[in-house]
Amino acid sequence: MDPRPARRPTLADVARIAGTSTTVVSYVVNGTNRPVAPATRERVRAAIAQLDYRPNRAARALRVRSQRFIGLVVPATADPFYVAFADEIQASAMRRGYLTLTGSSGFNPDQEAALLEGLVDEEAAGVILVGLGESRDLRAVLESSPVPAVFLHHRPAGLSGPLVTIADREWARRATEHLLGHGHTELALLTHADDDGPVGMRMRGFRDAVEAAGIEPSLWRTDGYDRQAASRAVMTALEGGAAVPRGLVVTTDELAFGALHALAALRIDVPGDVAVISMDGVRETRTSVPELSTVAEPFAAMGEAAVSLLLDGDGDGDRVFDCELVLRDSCGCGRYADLA
Amino acid sequence: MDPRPARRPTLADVARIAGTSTTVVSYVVNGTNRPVAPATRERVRAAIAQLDYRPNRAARALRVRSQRFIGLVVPATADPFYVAFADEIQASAMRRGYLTLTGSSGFNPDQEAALLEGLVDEEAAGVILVGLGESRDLRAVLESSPVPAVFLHHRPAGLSGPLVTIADREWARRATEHLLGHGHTELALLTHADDDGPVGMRMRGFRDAVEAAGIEPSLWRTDGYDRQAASRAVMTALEGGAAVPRGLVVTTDELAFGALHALAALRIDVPGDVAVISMDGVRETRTSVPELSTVAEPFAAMGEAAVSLLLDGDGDGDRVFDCELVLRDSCGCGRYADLA
DNA sequence: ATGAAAGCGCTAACAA
DNA sequence: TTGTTAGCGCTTTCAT
Repeated sequence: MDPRPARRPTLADVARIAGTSTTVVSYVVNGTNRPVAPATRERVRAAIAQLDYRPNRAARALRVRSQRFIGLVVPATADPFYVAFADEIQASAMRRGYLTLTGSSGFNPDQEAALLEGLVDEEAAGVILVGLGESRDLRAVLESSPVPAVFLHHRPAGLSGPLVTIADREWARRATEHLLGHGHTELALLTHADDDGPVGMRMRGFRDAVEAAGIEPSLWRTDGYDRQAASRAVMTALEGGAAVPRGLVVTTDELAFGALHALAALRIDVPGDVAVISMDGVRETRTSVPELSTVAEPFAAMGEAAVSLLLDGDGDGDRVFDCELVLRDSCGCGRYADLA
Repeated sequence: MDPRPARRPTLADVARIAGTSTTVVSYVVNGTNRPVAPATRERVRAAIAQLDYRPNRAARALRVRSQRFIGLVVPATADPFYVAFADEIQASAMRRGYLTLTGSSGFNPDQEAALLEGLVDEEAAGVILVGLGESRDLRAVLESSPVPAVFLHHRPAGLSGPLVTIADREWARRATEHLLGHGHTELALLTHADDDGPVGMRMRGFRDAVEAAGIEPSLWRTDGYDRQAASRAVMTALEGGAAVPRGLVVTTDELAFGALHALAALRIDVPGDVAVISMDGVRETRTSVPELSTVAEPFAAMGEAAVSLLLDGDGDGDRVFDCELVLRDSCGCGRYADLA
């Protein structure tokens, strides 16, 4: 009924057919810079093709103590921001012959540590940690393991490893300055955290700009990281009597989508009544209603850099990437503005 | 500088400390239903704790020919529909002590086959295939490997393995009937494929409903699976002179988001001018502008079922799940309708 | 340029 | 109930 193959061919099988030893076959398979006579190499190649030989990764891992996949831990795969990184990382890893084991911690430190531990147990060739919070456990796991780690977007205090990121504070300032440039002086900031992470830095960049302009902004805090929390926060603020600001800066695209939802539900026009700008630059900003002005991070370049740092071992310094200020309808600079 | 641990403790280390053999330790670690004296078990436990022993998965895999992770192949992680499944699958697998290796094929058959091959090479305990298209390669890989497969959402012709899905045709009919119930007779369908997969079935369900109502609908086709393609399709149709329908049925939420974008850009009011309804029930439908009426699939139950089929080995029959018709603003049934 | 052989850490058949 | 031991398939040292 079930035509299971008798047994997958092994290195020894190939060696026998090619009339040589497993050593030589191993050299050929791994392209090691060990000397192999061209004729021998050819026979081995033929044998491999004939048997449809594929190496057993577990056996290899048992020897070299490392698998052909990397681990990726993100806080949430429901947030397109992390997905954007995950996609690029997967593609970059695959180009190098590595698969990617992705885990979502759901912003839960225990889950995060459990995931990382699993990755270490599986002997991942390396792990990329995106936007993790602080955690004692994490540090313990990382330090007691030989698995190299690279941080993307954020490196929690106390952990070591190269970081790939952007200048959050500076770009938040620039985004805010753009709104100020529209002439808006009643500004609000919608954000979640006020920490030492990227979001906290964006808050500071916002403050840099409003302070320089001598403006006293409103501050709206969400009780969660996702768009639904952001929608609730805006609803609560506005229904609670807060004045509708002329400009709204949001620290992440995800939260901005929630804001757009709440404003639409309350029949507040964007950008007519409020101009909105945020940060991240996820693909969805191109098709949201209205299209969202944002600071776009170079996801592809950053993902590639993280993988390269991990697998190619080229350098271990931090890398800070440039962003692009993308102006669309939500702040009144978009292509559909004139249709209004 | 880098305090690498000398060497991870092995089974033999534990056995030595506990004053017993590796066999017994193996029994204890794996909780096999082999007999072990309580006292011995205790000593082994203590030794494990003392050494902070964690089994080497590669060595185990080399013996038992299967790793403690499952593979998941989806067409796109940029589409929240697949992410919804991926999240649930990851959670279900983790509950059973398995990690999840996720790969995105980008709707590319070659990439798809390569991913699957990698998963098989890594000796995944099983693979879950979501919404894959047809592919000779896939079949070859699947049949020549002992790795069990479960299909979610769609099982391409010619492949075998249990399928977890919904009654696409029936639910598409119901969604269409809801719009007909609004009294709309000028209907359009926005869709991508016309195949034997879920989307094709949804088209048939739509036809079932309009034919029963004696209506001649418009058909709008996208040239891609994502919201941007859908937005382009709607723009093209409408700018090309097509009449604005009173009701628009969309075969997936992802495409519906693109439709909402295009309609907003063209200043066509939803639901005032067109009522929109779609299928899938991704989280984003709750915060889109406007909130989207949709047929919600039970992602959690379906993901759990797929993992259970794979790892618990309970039955191998197909499972068809029930959906829920969720009515919101986009068809005029939502909570904000009265604010208009 | 090639090969023999020693393990990597674990499981399980078999013996005691 | 416990222990001995033979591999799983591969890499790599050391000889040749």
